[in-house]
Amino acid sequence: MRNRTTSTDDELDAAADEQGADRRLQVLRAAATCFQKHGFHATSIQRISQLADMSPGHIYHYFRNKEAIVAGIVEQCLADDFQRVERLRRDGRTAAALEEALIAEFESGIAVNQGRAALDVEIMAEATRNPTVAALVQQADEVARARGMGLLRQLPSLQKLPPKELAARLAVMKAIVNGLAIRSLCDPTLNRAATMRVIKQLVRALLKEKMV
Amino acid sequence: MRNRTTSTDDELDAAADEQGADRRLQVLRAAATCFQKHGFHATSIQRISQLADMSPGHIYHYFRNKEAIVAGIVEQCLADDFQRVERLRRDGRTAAALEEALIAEFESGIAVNQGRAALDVEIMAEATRNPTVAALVQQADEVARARGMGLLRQLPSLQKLPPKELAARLAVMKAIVNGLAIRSLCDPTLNRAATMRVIKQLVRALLKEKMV
Amino acid sequence: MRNRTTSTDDELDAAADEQGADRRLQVLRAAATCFQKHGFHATSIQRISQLADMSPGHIYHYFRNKEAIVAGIVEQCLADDFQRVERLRRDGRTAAALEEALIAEFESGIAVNQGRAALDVEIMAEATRNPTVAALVQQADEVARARGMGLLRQLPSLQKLPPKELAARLAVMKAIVNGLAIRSLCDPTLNRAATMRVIKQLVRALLKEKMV
Amino acid sequence: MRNRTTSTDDELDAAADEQGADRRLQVLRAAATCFQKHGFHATSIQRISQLADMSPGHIYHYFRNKEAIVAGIVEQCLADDFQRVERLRRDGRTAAALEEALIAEFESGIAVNQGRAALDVEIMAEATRNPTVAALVQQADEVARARGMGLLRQLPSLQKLPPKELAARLAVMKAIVNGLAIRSLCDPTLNRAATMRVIKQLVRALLKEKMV
DNA sequence: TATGAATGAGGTTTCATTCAT
DNA sequence: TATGAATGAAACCTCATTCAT
Repeated sequence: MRNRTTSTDDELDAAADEQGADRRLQVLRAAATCFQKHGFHATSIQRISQLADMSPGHIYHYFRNKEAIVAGIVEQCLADDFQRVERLRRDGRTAAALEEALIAEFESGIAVNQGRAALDVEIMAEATRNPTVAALVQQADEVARARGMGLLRQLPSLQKLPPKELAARLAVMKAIVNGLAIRSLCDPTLNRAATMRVIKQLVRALLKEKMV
Repeated sequence: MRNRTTSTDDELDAAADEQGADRRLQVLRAAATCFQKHGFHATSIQRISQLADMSPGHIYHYFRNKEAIVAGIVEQCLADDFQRVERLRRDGRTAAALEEALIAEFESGIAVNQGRAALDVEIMAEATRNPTVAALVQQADEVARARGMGLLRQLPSLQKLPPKELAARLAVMKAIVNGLAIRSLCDPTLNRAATMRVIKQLVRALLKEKMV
Repeated sequence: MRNRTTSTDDELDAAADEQGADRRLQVLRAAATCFQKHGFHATSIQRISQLADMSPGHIYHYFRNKEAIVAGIVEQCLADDFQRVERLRRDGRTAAALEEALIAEFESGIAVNQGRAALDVEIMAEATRNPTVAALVQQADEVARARGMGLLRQLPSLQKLPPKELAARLAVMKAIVNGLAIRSLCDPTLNRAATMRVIKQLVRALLKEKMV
Repeated sequence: MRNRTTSTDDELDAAADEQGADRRLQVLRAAATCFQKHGFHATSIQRISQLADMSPGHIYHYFRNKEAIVAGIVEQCLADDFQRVERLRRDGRTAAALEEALIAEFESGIAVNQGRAALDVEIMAEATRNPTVAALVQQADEVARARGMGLLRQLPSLQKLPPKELAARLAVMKAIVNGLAIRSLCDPTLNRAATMRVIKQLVRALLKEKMV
């Protein structure tokens, strides 16, 4: 019936799917930019459609409604974060390497792209009232915590710690990363080098069996 | 028209002013509640007017526009934060007392009211794009940092540290407070007691001349 | 506080309410006209707002949404119908008078305003899928049937009939009225005089104890 | 391109036409279902295309626009109705048989499929404003009336009646059928058996030379 | 014959803000 | 000081229809 060219149906379908995925991404990219600049609620579908070079109506071909776009962006951000943890796991084979990688992670956290930090805060704000987003965030956080626990348990120095204590240390580390991003937003004069020196010492303490 | 009693005009004016301030507060309180629940952009003047028991038109007697209400809320939140630092200064006469007070501060930070945390995040999100709010936040942060530096310099153990180092430690402490609030929002399973034990140790380290 | 004029609060409130009701009616009248011409779904709020000489936004001051306007119109139509039955009750004191009044009713049914007939059909169509409208229609129909039964029971000739039989005769009479309106719409050549002669005979039969 | 088998072009064309007609019917069936459930205006081409298992674009191969689909449905319904009259003619060879058949017709009218009744009302509603539909309905009604007149004239008892009188009786009979359908929609408690008994007597009266 | 991506107008609804009273 | 009716722009979303393939 179909398939009047030499290419197979599968090839056509795959191409169509791929193009569909591309167009979808085009929307997500445009949305991410808009959301960074204006937030979720002050971004109109019109604006996204202009930046995505797609008619407003057609956006609804790929997303059921605006909230689905928001959810798409949130998912993407959370997936990016997850990639970071996975990279740590890959890079931190030995205890020393893991420590180095962890500290590098804090370093990149403090230097994080302003736009991305804005988006993170926007997501947190949305999570406090949009159940869909809240669920995505909490679920992603749970996965990330599990991975983080696995990571920390690799360190000989922490293997004897009770899980509660380990979880608490992880929580504090995550809090510092999150807090630093907010700090950079509040205080443009923040001295990153000096701050990192302090943080390194804290992280080293957090990775010892007995912190003090 | 006015002055139907025997009291003087001045008395009346003072009373009027006071009542005006009350009415203004009435709006701000209503707005704070709405903003916590729905965010700045999803809160309509109508909703505020209903909760404040005041006609929408009359709200514009006290606030030039919606942004002014937002600014009012932000100012109020920042002022509340400032009160906290001042209380620290009052309570922390001796080094030991200050240390205790500081740790208590972290404790209250982690247990912070969820609604208030939501408002804080909302403010941060707004600050990333609304210059008025950004200016308010940065200015308040600057004042708070100055006070915080003054506070830390009271401690004998920190008096010899160079200002840069002191500022970095303060930044990290603030980051931890901010980060913990976010943690509580992301992770409802967070074990507050265990987390506080870890934090206490970090804070003690941060208040020593040589951290390790 | 209020009440700076000589009129009382109650007078003001009443005036306000009355004006509000007037404006509401203004919308309903405009809507009825539009609905007659274009049906419920092809009538836009814009069109109503233009005919009602009111901004589209302000219509939502009086009606929660478009469906509420539809419901308002339906209620009004059903109430009008009910008035008709009540008038019958008032006019039909004696058996002969009731019979005359009933026949007059059929007469007016067949000559019914075309616009009104269109609206009736529209309502029936909407009732087949809109639960709100369906409920309104069925409820009104129930009340009207109860009144109609009361009316028929006044006739000496029908007093001995079992309720089922009485209800069936009423149903058939109502069916004829409804059906005639449809007939006029389908067949513009319908000879009303001749049709009425036939109907009169049927109605007389329906009002006898033994029809044949 | 075409003609991949050994069959002739003509055979192919016939097959193609037949398949084309099938595909067209496929659309009409899907549309009828949608129209029954949601009405003409609340039914989108998308919905029809999904139910018909055909792309929205391809629907326009068989129908110039949405109104043409509506017209197609209306035509089909009217043709169905016409079939009913023809069946009467076929079955009602003798006067007694015709009377029986007629009464059976009323019986089926009152028990009519709810979905079909909804579609009928929808058509009537559309006819009050859509000239295309109005023309179809009136034209079909004219044909049906002519056939009905022919039918009634077969009865010895009615042969002496003047055409006007005959037309009026026919009109009333049609009104009763239409009206009963509406009755069933408005009043789910309608007692069909009792109602039919009443109607039978009316029909008998209508088929006598002198009704009373 | 068949697809479904794409458009853009137009639908309903909300909202900040103004103004007569 | 206080009301709330009123506006009109702009938001989100749907839809009939077209067109490249």
